[in-house]
Amino acid sequence: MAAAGNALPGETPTDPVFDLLAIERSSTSEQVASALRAKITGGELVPGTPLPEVTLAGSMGVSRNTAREALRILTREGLVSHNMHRGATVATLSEQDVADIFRVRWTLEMAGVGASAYVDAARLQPLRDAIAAMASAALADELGPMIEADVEFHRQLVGLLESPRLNRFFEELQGELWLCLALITRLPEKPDPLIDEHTELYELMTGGEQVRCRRQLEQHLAESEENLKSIARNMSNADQE
Amino acid sequence: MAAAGNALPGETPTDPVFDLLAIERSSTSEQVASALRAKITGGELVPGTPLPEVTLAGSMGVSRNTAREALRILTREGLVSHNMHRGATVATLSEQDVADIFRVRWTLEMAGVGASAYVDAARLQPLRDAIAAMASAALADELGPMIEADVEFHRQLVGLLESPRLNRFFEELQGELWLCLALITRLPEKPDPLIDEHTELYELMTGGEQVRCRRQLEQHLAESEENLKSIARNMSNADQE
DNA sequence: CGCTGATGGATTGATGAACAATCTTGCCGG
DNA sequence: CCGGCAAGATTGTTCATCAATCCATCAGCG
Repeated sequence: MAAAGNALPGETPTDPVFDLLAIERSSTSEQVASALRAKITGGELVPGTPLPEVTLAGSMGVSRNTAREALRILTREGLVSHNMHRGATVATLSEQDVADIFRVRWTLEMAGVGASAYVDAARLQPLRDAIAAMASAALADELGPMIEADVEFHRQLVGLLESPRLNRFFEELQGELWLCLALITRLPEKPDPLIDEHTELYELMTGGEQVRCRRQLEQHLAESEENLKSIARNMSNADQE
Repeated sequence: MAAAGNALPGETPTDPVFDLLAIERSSTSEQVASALRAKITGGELVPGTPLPEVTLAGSMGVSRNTAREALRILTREGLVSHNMHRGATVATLSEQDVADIFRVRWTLEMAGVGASAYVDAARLQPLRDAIAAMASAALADELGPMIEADVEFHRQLVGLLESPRLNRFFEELQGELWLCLALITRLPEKPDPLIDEHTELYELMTGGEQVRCRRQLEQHLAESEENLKSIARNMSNADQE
């Protein structure tokens, strides 16, 4: 709890250098959870896939209890849905879920735009970097990096609020959205408009054009929401069949 | 996953009435977690108290594994801090934690004020009810209900955004704040200003005075933040000693 | 005196096996 | 077509056990 770096009299001096050594070791269940998370957000495990404990434990080479814990972790993150005595499955996003997530994103990212007026200009650089990454990914026709750069832009936008809890919250939201994003198989025919939209967002932000920036963001989010909603529709269709 | 109420051909018709029967049964570990949560937010277990697994398991009459799971649940909620191989303790809020939580609250509640302009007027009634509860609690000189009513007001304010995920998020934040709130031992000498502040917030909101309402909320949150920060200071002092 | 390194006790991390409770499925009779 | 019933499978929970790690203590040594 005590922040490192402040050498109170009587304490052993803790240099900021040593903070790098403050490794966050991960338990086995967390490692299993990470592996599973990667397979889910990577699209290897599609929404609706059942995740029996024994199977999972066997394939990952851990005990059933450890596998259980991993499932609980992902359940709390929203990537896995868990039903009492019925087991766990890769979560399915309903259209309402997508709508809710985007309502939250709207709230957080609008606040991020508001914060952009008060932060140091250098703080906006990561946003520019994300756009650059997006552009180069589009040129190389790489789907994964393209989406990742898009996500990174919005992550950095929320990051302007400088709140660890908001960052974690947004990260979990984004994790849920990967359930849809993982189902995208190819780039849109014309990725340029997407890049332009982000570029305009960035320029309106640096230009202090709060109102127009908000309007632009609102529209951008609405488009994105419709996109993912159509994916969510397919998801639930395939799920009930 | 499928929303109740839509009777697709071939499905058993599910009337909204039956949704009440869709009970969310709770596992043993969740019950243990609830019991522990109550003791923590109730102040029975002060921040910093160690929570050994065997002791917990014994006192609750469950196995160690179940107790472990309960601790993990509370850890994810932020009420318990967990260190690898070092065990779990009732979480301690640093001043930075309080600052972060209030930054999030600022973001969410400001958005709530914004939403108040678009929701149905009846949607604001719960806010009024919370103020009334606050007033009657102050009259009866009851500490617990007073704080609870205060919390309820802000919960309802965020509730205006109509987002399940934001509601849950706010609930967890509030859970963390209870770590401080539970340490309050008596009402302030003059609870009237607190009630007046909320009343003014409410009236500015119903009056459509967005700007003044925001200013009022900002000030109100700032006061509250300072209050809790001073408690957090005591917490960390008692913790390091 | 202050620091390094080793020892032992205590607690957690993880495993494997077991049993009860519950869900699902398929079958039967009405 | 519907409801009841038994079998099989999966989960919920407990127990016992071992390895890994942390903590406090203490001896050794410059």
